[in-house]
Amino acid sequence: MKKLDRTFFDRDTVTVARELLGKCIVRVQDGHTLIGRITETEAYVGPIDKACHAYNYKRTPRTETLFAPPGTAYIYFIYGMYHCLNFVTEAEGVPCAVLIRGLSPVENEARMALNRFGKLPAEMSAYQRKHFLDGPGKLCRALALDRTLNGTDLMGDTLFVADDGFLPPTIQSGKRIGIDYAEEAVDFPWRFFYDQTL
DNA sequence: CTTCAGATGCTCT
DNA sequence: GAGCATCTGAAGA
Repeated sequence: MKKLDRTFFDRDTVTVARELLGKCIVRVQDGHTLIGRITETEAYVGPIDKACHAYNYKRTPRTETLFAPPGTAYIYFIYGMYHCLNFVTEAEGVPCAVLIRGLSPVENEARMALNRFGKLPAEMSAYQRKHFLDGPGKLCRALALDRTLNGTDLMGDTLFVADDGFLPPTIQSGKRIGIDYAEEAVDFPWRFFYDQTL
């Protein structure tokens, strides 16, 4: 397990989104290490992308984190009850990020299940197991991520990304989800994923 | 498998 | 006040 350094994030956002597939998110919660492998991402490119919160360098209290150095966690609150996890990319001051949309459990699935359902994995329904971490709000619950961790430096030890040598199968791409308001940007093929059953 | 409504509160205009 | 980078459970096909 090798922690990704800042230079990994200090690159073209779409490239980073693609290359994050298969990498591991490591989250240390109260001394417990939770690990999930990234299965789905989306790129958000502030300078040109109407789907991005910081489109055209729009600076507000919420988007402030997007202007932070690459390798910073951008975690925001949405729909009154969920959180979304992103990693800031590109040079400091260029507001871009990669949204993490899906994971598969690697380590400490038990604690993730407790965080999400208050139950152990063995007590989960078949439906819950099949859709365990396949959404941005779901994985934040499982990893106990909320706004208090917004702005966390991924070079630290509470939340970071690591490479364990896993190579994902064929990578697919498509339109991003839930951004119907974004005019021409709705069609940008900036969602990346791979089939976990392969 | 599909659609559908409801939850719930922050953020920006 | 309107909208939101979502999820869940219920109901129907």
